Amino acid sequence: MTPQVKETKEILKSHNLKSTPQRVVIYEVMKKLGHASADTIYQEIKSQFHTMTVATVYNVLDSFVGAGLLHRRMSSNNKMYFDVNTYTHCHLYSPETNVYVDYDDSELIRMVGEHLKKRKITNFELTDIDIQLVGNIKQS
Amino acid sequence: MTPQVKETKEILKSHNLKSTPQRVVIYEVMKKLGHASADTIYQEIKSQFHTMTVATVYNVLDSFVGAGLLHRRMSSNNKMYFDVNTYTHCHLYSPETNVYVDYDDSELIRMVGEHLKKRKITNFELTDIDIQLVGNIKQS
DNA sequence: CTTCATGCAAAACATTTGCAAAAAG
DNA sequence: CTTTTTGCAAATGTTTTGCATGAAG
Repeated sequence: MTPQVKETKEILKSHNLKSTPQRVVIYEVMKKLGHASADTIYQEIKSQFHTMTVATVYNVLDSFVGAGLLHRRMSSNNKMYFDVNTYTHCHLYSPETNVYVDYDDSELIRMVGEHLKKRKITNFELTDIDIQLVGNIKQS
Repeated sequence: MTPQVKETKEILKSHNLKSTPQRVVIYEVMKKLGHASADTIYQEIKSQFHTMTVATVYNVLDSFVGAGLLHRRMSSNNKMYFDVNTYTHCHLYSPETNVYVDYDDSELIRMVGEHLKKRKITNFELTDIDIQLVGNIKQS
């Protein structure tokens, strides 16, 4: 067992999730990819793990989201995307390629949060701020 | 022809869209609802317009999005939503009920825009800012 | 007239469900 | 041993496609 796998098993345990080979592999892939759709994960895994089906991928991802291990996002190509980073952060999003890139900007988050606190929106209880910067991501 | 319909026809023409009864009705419904899914529009219309099918609703909505008359959004129940307000604005979104409410806050948009201008994100060409405030929308 | 939009049925696609078998703790 | 997860196949729901007919300009 590699140290990464050991770490993943501990993360699962600390989120009250039973450790199964499927869960371990899927979490490893998510760590590698950062953002991915269920099908991307399935394609990535199925060659080494030929008993797995998409249904299991969805099952596992759902359990992760429920436990707060992943966040779920929706993209304009009509697919769910999952995100390993669960702290509040922004995204660069390219509608052309359906690529998400994390954009960390704690000052922006803080600034928006403070602004909203002052605004006191009526009949609304804020739980999360989701800022998406839409545009063209150029490869470097 | 009511004045609203006349106005809708002019809007269509000014966006280089041929005026058809279907397009007129769908745009009227969108103006009334603000945000809606294709199926909501279909349900709203089919009783008065029994030749129309969902395919046509999608067709019409696509042509509107292409012409910049509507914006397309994705919600966490895995459905497209269409939005009549095409200027940059924020949304309150309730994941429980899948309800969107427009939240106009020009100061917030301006503030975020200026912050991002200063940041100069590398390898990224910004075209739109999408701010979604997730939480609980209470009925007033 | 010529081009573009509509209606229809069927296909495609992502996601979910139900249930029996297997694995985890 | 008990509970939860997996694998499978089939179902569901939304969006898209292809093509013939009809309407718009």
